[in-house]
Amino acid sequence: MNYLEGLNDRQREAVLDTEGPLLILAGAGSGKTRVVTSKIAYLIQEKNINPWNILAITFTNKAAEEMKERVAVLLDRSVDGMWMGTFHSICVRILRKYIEEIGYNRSFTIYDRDDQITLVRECINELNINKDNYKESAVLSYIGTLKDNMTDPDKFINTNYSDYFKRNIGEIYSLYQKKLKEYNALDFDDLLIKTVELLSKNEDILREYQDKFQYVFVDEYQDTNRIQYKLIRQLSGKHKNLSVVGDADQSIYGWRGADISNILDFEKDYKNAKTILLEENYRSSSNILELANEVIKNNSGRKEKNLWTSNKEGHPIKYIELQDERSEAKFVVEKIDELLEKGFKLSDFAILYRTNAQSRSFEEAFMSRAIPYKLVGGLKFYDRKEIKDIVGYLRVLENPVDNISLKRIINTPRRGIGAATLERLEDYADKTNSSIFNALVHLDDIELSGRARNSLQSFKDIIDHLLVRKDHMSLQEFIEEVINYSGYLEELKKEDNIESKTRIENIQEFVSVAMDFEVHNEEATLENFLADVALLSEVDKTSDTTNVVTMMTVHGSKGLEFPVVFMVGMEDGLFPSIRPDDTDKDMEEERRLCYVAITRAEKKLFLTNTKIRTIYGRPNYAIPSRFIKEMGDKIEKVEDDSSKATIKFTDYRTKSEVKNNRKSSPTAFDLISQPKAKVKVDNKGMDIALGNKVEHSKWGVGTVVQLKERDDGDKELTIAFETEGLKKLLKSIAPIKVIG
DNA sequence: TCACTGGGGATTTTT
DNA sequence: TCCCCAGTGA
Repeated sequence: MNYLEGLNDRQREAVLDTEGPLLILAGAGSGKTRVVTSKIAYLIQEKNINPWNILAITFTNKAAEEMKERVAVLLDRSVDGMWMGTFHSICVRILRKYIEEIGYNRSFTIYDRDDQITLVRECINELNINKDNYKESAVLSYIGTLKDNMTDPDKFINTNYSDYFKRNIGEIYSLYQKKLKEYNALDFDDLLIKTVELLSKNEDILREYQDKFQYVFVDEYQDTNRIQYKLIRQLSGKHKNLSVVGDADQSIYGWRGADISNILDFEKDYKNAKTILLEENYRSSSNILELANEVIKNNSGRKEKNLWTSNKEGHPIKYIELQDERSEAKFVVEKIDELLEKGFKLSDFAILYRTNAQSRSFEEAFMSRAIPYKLVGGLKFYDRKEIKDIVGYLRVLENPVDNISLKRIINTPRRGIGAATLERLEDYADKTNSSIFNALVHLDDIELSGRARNSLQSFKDIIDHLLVRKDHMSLQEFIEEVINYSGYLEELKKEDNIESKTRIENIQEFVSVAMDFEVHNEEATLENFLADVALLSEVDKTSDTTNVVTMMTVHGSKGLEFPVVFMVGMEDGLFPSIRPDDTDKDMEEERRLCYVAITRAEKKLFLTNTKIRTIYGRPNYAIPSRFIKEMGDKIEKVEDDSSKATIKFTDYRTKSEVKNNRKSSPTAFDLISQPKAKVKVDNKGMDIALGNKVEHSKWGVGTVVQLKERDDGDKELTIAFETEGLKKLLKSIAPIKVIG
């Protein structure tokens, strides 16, 4: 039984205890994935359970894939029939089969956040509500909360009738839901809600799935919300063989409605539930683990836990305070360089930050040094305009009543269909209680100018043509047809500039994504492809480039591990993020976030903060994170010795001057740490040598401490200035004078 | 209809 | 700082 090998007693117990509800409280790095995979393997091999009767819910699709693979390796057979995936993808699978029972069409569209925003805007406009008081994103998150609590819009309006603001929110919410239904679309929350609704309303379907899922696993249970909780209860309702795995200290999605009480109350909710604690950490050095414990113990209201390791003490944890983002990035990049020489691989490193916006300075630093990296999240491939446009076409072709997508593409590329024309169509759609697409079918019934009518007709012809083609082509061929026939590609080709070329490349990339999808999926239909595109998580979407440095938010790092971790931007206000109406609870979640970040590290951990952080292009003084203080003597502060400016030295002499080795007219420096700034140097520029004194009107006197020839022929010098504030974001730079 | 412009807001975290 | 949006004029 190779799948029990090397497990500790507790892990083994968790594997063998297959019947009834089981809560596995698994501390960070305690080998929970191993337990789950072994357990599934055990069920299949020893208990003769059909993979088809097992459901495993993970946080990302990638985690599901990996788990499937690991089980397959353990058993030396494929386990394709097993249901593994995220809550959302499981729900889509159920809904695709049965959603017609609750009045939707099975080719429904899944709306992402952007679509949701557009839809909310549409609702606000339609209700004539003052836009200034109702920001789309705020309204949307309000609606999200209501949906999480399964509050009915009408009920919400009634109970808050005297509260003008809330009443309006309710009105928007109500219209929002109405429109979703009309457009045959579901947002992320709806995928869960509608599944629960379907199962509650339809006993036969509920029974079908309850019979099927004899064993149910849920990973990251601490991050489930109320609806997910309900769904799990429904699906595991008959056999009640439910294993959930989680760690309350790693709950970081409270803002998304995750409810810690799901995990805390498990024993109450499920009679006869057993609890197994996994407290031995196999991942991190004891220094790192101690640091994590030191931080998390500041949270009140948590179950005391004793996460321990028999790993060695390991390296001390270093903490460095840098001047600004640029020096922070420079520090990290140089450290990586240094460690690479000591035998680490690029893929050993992760840079973790609190907000995506922080990635920029690191990207610049990596690019300027030609160090390969990958960015998880942030600039998302699928969020690019051109990709969304093409997806817009595909969605309309799959689900023509999806007005949001139709409006997106009807005049993209430009076809002379403007706001006025569109409004006519919408009016007609409203009047006839149908969709904009339907209005296109009945153009004759609508009053339009000749030109508008022609434009609309030719748009309609394009769509009709594509609709005919849809069923006779492979996915990839069809997408190519869409790109060509819609005139989208042509338009880009006409533009013929760098930007349009990148767009074309992205579209080509998208086509190869589709190709890939066809290769890896038996049912490579358009609807499945679109669902896949909508539901892939950020981690899933990032290509598996091996051996590069990884950059991502702390949230994104959940469940991952790296030999070397940099936690950057450890500043109050940034990490922890502090907002006006934050509560103690919010701060505790930030602390758990910090805990998650620390426990990603296996061998080495670096923490950095800056003294000056630029926010909205404005430099702001920053103070070190309170978490740094909580770490006390578990971290070792390293002095930043880079009150040096590195300067790129460009030789501006003419060829003849170079030939005759003559010195010349003003020579320029680029400050690498401030690349836009140019610094002029007097005639002696060419003679710079180590130890030279340099004078700068703002920074005072400095010494040349390093001099090197760059690959591009320029020289690079590093100057140590004696004054502190040298890198304080210079707007304009006065000449440098070289002395001696 | 569309291109241009000025102003204001944005940075939490994501399926 | 940068990006998005609404409003304006041709």
